[in-house]
Amino acid sequence: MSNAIPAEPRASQAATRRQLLSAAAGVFAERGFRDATVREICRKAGANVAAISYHFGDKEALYSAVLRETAPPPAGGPNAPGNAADATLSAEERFARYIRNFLFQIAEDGPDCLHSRIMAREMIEPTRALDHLVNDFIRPQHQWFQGLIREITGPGFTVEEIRLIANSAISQVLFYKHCGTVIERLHGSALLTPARLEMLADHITAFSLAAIQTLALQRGPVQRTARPNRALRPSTPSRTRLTR
Amino acid sequence: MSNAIPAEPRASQAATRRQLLSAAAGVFAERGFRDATVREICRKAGANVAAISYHFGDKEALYSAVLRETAPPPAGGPNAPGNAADATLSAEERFARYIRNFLFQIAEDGPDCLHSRIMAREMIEPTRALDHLVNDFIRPQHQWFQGLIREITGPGFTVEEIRLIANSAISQVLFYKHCGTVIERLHGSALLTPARLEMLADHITAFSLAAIQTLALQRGPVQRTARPNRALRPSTPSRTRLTR
Amino acid sequence: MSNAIPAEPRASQAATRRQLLSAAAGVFAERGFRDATVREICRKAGANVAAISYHFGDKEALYSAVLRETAPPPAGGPNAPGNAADATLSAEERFARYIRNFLFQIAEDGPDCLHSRIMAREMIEPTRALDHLVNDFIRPQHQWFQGLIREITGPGFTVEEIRLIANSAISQVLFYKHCGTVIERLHGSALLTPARLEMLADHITAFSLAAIQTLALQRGPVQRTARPNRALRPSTPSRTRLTR
Amino acid sequence: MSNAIPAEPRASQAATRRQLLSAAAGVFAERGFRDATVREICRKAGANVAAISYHFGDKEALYSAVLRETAPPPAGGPNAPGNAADATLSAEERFARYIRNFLFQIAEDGPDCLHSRIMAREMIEPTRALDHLVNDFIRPQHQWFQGLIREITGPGFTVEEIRLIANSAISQVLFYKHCGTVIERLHGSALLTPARLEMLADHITAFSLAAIQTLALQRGPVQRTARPNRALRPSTPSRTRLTR
DNA sequence: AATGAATGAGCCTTCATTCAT
DNA sequence: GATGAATGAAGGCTCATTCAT
Repeated sequence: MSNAIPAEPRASQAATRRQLLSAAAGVFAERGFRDATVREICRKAGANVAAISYHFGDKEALYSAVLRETAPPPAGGPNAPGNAADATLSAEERFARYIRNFLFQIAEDGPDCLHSRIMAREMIEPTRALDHLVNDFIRPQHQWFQGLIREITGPGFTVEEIRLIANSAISQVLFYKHCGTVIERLHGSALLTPARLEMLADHITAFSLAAIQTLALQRGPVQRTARPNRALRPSTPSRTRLTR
Repeated sequence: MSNAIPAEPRASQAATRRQLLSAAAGVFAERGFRDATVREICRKAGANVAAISYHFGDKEALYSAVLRETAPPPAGGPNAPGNAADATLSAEERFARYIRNFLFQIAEDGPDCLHSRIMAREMIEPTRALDHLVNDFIRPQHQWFQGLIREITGPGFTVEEIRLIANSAISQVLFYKHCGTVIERLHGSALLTPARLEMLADHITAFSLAAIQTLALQRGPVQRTARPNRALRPSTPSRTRLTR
Repeated sequence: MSNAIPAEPRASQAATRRQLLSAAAGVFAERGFRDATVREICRKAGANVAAISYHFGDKEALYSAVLRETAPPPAGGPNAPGNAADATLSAEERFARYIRNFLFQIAEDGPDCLHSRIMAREMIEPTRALDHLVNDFIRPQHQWFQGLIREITGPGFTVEEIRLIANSAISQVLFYKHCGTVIERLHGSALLTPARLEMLADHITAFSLAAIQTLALQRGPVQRTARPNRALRPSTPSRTRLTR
Repeated sequence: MSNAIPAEPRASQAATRRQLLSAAAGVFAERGFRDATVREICRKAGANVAAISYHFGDKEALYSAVLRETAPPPAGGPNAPGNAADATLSAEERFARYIRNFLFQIAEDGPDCLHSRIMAREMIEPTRALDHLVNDFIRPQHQWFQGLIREITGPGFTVEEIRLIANSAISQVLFYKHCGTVIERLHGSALLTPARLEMLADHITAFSLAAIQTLALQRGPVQRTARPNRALRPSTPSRTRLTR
């Protein structure tokens, strides 16, 4: 007699959870953990204020779930953004592609950028969720990237040195994420136009490869003489674009 | 007999203001503008909650005053940290010294680091105070640094290219400020030891000068051939001279 | 066994709101908008301080709701207090009844008097809510009352003159609301006894009708000669009929 | 040797007190006792915040002093505003003059109006100072006015009846003080123009005298037959003004 | 005599959370 | 299972007042 049970609730249970996660990602990215309010998240998710308590427990558990479950989509491979792992490309070309993909992923304001914006906040104001983030996302990528660096440098560099070089390359990309607001004020113009992003990617690639290869030559010129011409002109195609 | 201990309350006028500024710098650096509470600031400053209203107007005005008045001390020159402007040094040496000074200033946990920590927050979560910060502190330093870069590259680079190179160098320093918490978790060890800072400074200098000089050679090899040997080993002299 | 006492919290939804309105009316009437505290209102309503925010938004919205929703009950007709609109009565008798009803409504210390006390405050210290009050409550009554005045005066008076006469009549009633505290001190006795109110109503009616009819006679004696005797003794019939 | 004592302070002592009173009168009139802040009063008086404590004790003592010492200037006599006590005029003429003077005193926004505005507040929200106000200012005026009324009515009225009549007359004036903000909203025009005040004074006088004389005729027509013509046309000159 | 910095209570509001439907 | 009304703790800010100069 009480067949008034709609088929909705069962699907709605998961749907509400998903909408809650999506809305929370946006609000956390925009306001940060502390300044984000559960009411705004629930309003944007079309859910009740008590839904967070029901589905996740409390605000912090929701935040952890956002960091865990709204990871960037696996585009190209388990280790790298884009298809930078393509084996048909040279190490330098994969380096260039990685830098470019990373930069675009960081800069764009699409739904994928939420994760990177939240991570930018975590670096300034770490929460307990940062440990998981580092272990699950950052460390694998960093390991992969260090392997790529070593392909370019060749042997003769310590693990520590490789790490420093990787940091130097990555830092140039993250700079435009972390300091974007300052740079916009410094230059007085929008920074995120696709054309500028291409130019930035070219510069960072050229700058970093120039440094890496020069350091490698200083360290042990012998190993890398196999293809010196190419190594010394990684920025050749980039240069042409820079002139426009 | 009533020669009691005077001169305290008279000095208290400015002293309270100073203690308020100092306490506020710490709390703002630790918690950020929104999450910092005036009660905690006043408690640490040994003052009443109404003292902020009296001396500064409100919380935001106190924040602006902190950014304005707790600026890093002018060490060495009006434009650059340390005595990087020393004219007796080569451009590369001044570059190395600037990087090292900047890195130490950013990394150390003394009272001077509060300013840089607050600025790191401003980049993620800008407030209205950021505009003044950029114009008063960041822009002059950036201009000075770009001039230094041009000394090293020589002519042949556009303003835009110089700016990109300056960003690439600076970003490697800021990386250890913005991503310090992540790097500590990645490497599992403290990052702020003086020995590691020296090593980081050497690496960033070597990496950046290698890139700059290689790009300069590619652009116009003629100008910089005067002292190529020295240019290729920038860290060696820097290390010995800069060790205090 | 779990047939516990329900229906309470369900009703509590509206009940809390109602108690909040009731308590707020009292506190606003007693202290005025600015000096009334939400804490006192909530304490008297048996609710939490946040209840006001939840049900109304903020203190000012609660105040507007009090003015809107605790309006005097429509006793007798949509336009006038009491059944002063009874068509079987002469204009003078309706005038007498209106004055008496108005006076009793204003003077009594029941829950209905809160509205008039708040309005008395609005006249001295207007808030943004006054505009709505004037348009929704005062203007309709004033229009109706002016129509009644014109019935008594007959033609020959301008709209402006009718308005002045209406003001003169109303003002004698409001006087005992606005200056009640002074009058109590002047006469040294309580003012609000029903016997005194009857006497006041009779006096105001007699005084006002005497003035109106005399002015009408001076203006155009012809129209009102129909029943001059009755017009000149308005308080006699009013007294006997209105005594409930 | 220490002849640095200026002659200023002694005069300044009284001057500061006076400026404090003057500024306080304005602020109290505008904001009311509770909403007036000592800081605003001191700022307008050009004095220190502690000056109030020094000269008067506290805020409430200052308020009492304002009510006591900023009484309306004795214009025309100790008992009545204006020269309404002029013995060469008839009672009706003195009545008209009193109404007119009272209305202008109440309506104008000059420094003299402060006292009446504060008193209007006292009626709604009495403070302990009201008792003194009533005894020192209101009661004498009311007594005088009742005597004037009795001159017009002649004998045959009880003290209570005279009081009611006096209230009816006064209330019509106070109405435009207490309900000014409402009337402005009702009529949509400024109320305080001198031309309107003249018209209001004429109306109130005509209305009240018409009522008084009619009531007197009803009570005992014999006594007033001495000068019936004049008594019955007190508004004759007013009428001419009303038509403009 | 007069200053103004310092005080602490109190204001309204917002927040994450919970409980009885 | 899901709602939304209720909770109590802070939050920033303003106030009248006082005390050492």
